[in-house]
Amino acid sequence: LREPEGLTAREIIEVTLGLARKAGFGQLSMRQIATQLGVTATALYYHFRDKNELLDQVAAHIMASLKAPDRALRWTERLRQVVLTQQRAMLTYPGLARFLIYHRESAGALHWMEMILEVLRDAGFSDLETARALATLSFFVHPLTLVDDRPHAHAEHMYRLRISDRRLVADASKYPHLKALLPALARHSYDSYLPLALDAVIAGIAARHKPRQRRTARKRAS
Amino acid sequence: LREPEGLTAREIIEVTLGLARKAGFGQLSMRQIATQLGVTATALYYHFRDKNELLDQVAAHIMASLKAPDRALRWTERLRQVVLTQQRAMLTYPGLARFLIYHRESAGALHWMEMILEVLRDAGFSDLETARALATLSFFVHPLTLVDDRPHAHAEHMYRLRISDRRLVADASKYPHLKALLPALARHSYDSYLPLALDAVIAGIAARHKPRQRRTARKRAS
DNA sequence: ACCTGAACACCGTTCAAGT
DNA sequence: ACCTGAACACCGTTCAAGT
Repeated sequence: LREPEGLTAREIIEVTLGLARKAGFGQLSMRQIATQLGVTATALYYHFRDKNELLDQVAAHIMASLKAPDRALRWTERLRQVVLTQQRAMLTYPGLARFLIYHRESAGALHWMEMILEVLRDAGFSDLETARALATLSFFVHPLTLVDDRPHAHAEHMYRLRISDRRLVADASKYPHLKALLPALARHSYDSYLPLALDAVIAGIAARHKPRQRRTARKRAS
Repeated sequence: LREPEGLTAREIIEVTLGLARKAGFGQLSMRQIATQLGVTATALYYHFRDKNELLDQVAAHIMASLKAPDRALRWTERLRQVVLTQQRAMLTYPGLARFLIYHRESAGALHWMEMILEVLRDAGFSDLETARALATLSFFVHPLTLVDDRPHAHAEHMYRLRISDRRLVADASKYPHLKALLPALARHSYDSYLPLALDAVIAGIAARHKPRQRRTARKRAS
């Protein structure tokens, strides 16, 4: 659509998105991105102040592309879908979660929070309740989303360990419980535990805050 | 105790520990560590295969130094103390949590799991129950422990935002909920929310698994 | 055995210079 | 206006050489 000559910020972001999906946010280098674009690394500095500004916009682009779930859904289900959608994006772009936590003032991080806040406030949470619920959710992090150097298999195990692992065999006496649990631990992946853990967190939020919804309203002085 | 000449692995680890506490795991460089020791960067490679092996041992040293809580405590309280102790260590050494998640097969990561598993199994959890509880806890991550370039204030806010933040002012229409919530959000720190969120997670584990303890045992076919 | 020094292949970034 | 090329101050790591 554009003339083939003339590097645009949009092009740079698009190429960076592709590289981020393949290699992870943490592995991106200005020289690598520039090479992919057939240009010199320093050329990028004409379009972006520094690497940070480029990644900021890439992250914002990803977060803005996430579609919000149906507003007609019950708030618990709506919240569940929002968080799962976000987690999926962060697994697709390794290191994105880490970047957003690192740059909590970035547009991407703001959008991240805004998506969650919208659900909570639509559900009738008070400001205090909303702050608490957001805080609780902020401790809910998929560990794999923080490993920023490779795409993650859909069913990656919590442990890279095998029973034959040399360190575990050598130091078995130091990790008796771990050794005993290895078969049980090896049976499942993060994927299978994620919704389970998320449901527990959301149930906890629902139990604590009791916004106006279902059940008869309890007396609320305020 | 040792002759002043002669670099030892122990010395290297000790100095690295100090630097990690001040600057964070992610900011360590071999040249920097060597300089601190009055030695060349390449000298370190005589004592450690590579940077990774050095950090592995530093991380293991930290995790091994954590003292386990009283075994006589109720398992919920014991679990609470274990997790809080671990979180404290990871806030003291910025980037340690990230390193352990990244190197899930390291001695430090194994010890991390072992500490939790010990509590769960002592409490009478079955293998399946233990695996589920560990998985649930593995999604409980203090976000600040993942920012690896500086020590963290004891009461750091979830948001670096201020109401006057230029981005938030400029794009206020994009973040209506966030803008409305800023005063409520600014009122508390991660520190104040951590135990609250942890208690919710532990309560969730307790509700789901019901190990032999308190309350009359429910019928358990198996 | 233990350490140095030079070197290699990388980084992010600055800046004068080209067109 | 837009990009290049050289340069700077960094990385982790290898390897021959010194003692």
